Amino acid sequence: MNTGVVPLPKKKVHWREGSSSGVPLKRVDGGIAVPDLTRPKVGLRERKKIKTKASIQQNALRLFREQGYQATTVEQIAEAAEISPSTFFRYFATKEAVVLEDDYDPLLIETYRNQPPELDAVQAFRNAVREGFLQIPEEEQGGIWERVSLVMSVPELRIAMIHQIAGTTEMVAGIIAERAGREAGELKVRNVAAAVIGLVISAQMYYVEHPEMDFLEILDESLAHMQAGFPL
Amino acid sequence: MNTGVVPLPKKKVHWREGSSSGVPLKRVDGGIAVPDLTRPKVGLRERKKIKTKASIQQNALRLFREQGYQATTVEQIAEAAEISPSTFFRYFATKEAVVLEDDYDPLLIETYRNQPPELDAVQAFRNAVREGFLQIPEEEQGGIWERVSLVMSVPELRIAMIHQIAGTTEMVAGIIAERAGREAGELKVRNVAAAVIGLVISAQMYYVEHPEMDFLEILDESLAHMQAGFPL
DNA sequence: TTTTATTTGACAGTTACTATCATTTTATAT
DNA sequence: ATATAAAATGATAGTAACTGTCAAATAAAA
Repeated sequence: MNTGVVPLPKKKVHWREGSSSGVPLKRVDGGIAVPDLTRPKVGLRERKKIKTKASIQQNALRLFREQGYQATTVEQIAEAAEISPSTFFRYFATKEAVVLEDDYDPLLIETYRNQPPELDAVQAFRNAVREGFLQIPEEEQGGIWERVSLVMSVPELRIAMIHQIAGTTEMVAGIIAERAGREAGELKVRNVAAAVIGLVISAQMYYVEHPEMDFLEILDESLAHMQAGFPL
Repeated sequence: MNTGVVPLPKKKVHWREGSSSGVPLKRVDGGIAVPDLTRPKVGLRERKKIKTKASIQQNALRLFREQGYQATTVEQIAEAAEISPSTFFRYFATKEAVVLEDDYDPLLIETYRNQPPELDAVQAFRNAVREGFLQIPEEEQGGIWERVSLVMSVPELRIAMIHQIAGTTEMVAGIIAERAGREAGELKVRNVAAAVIGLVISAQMYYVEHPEMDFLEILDESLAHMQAGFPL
């Protein structure tokens, strides 16, 4: 789970206006890009972009696995994916983003919103995580764990990953606030979100050390622990 | 609060054997450096190093304030501090470390350990933070808040800062485990530590948005909220 | 003073990124 | 099918954060 937010680059980014999800956008007078639902066809262009992106990611992950993260240069990735280094940075703002970028937040938001309103924030989160995860196709699930392990074991990536958490925490605070009828900026709302996110990270680290266990169970147990008031 | 651990550099570090605290070390047969208590005098060398380090940090923070973090290059810092860029990297492994490095963990550990054993983990933490902070000289306190604000408002630094939290979480897990007579590796122990650290970060962010408030109060309120079971 | 260890600066890499522009490739309109 | 517009790409040249090495300067020890 993360924000889908691209990690901030060393200097600065001005992300080109465009669609990252493959849905074609259309410019309207105000200059704001909105989804163009009148022409939902996925052209050759989009398909190629998706394939290119996937190719970059796959080759990068393979190289990371084979030679390590640091030892792998962007140039090597570009070469393996048969693109130019420039193109690499057009698809991923940073080298880290290759590992970190995913897009499960909308899914989580949806499953969270679908929880019955009588549940408390943490219980709703427990359910939402489980349901959301089950909706992810199995072959994708494997990739997630590989990435989680990679992220948690490479300090550099852990740094960047945890950054995304700033964004994810905001998102979680948002949905929690929505449910409780509070403001996302309130300290208490943020506290719950921060604790939940803390547990997610904690569970990930624990999972890396105990790969034979089931991540979902670890996380669920942690959240239950929180609900019980963190008894020791 | 952080680990005092230097953020991991882009490539790799082999930290030179030596003392970062200014206490002279002595080589013994095994090659292991141990504190040399027989000659506790602080030589000219150590004093000069401390002064150089302080000068780098002060000049860097000033430049960051004046022109922003990104816009300030290591070369500029080196020039302002009248050293060579090489020397900069001898004192700070990364540019980020100039902002992030501090050494309050031992203090926190001590005040935590001094808490009466009948207190639960969170209550002990609340007390320890307050007591520890009061022991920091006032002029130093100001610098801490300046750095906290800087860190939380520069995304890049926030990333790196949060990294340190990995280390800090381990430390907190350690002292919590010690108090509860558990193992630091246990999931439940880690959960408590993760939640507490989450609240610390949350409080820092909240503080940056509400600088007129008292950080200690924010954090204390958050921890109390946790003790109460995070009611919304 | 002589010797030894440590600190330092100069210099030459490497690599992650940025910015720009010409070229190619795809989409659209006729 | 063809002309034209728009988007994707690659080549190139830069910047800045580091790393590694070596020789000169400086402080400590004998």
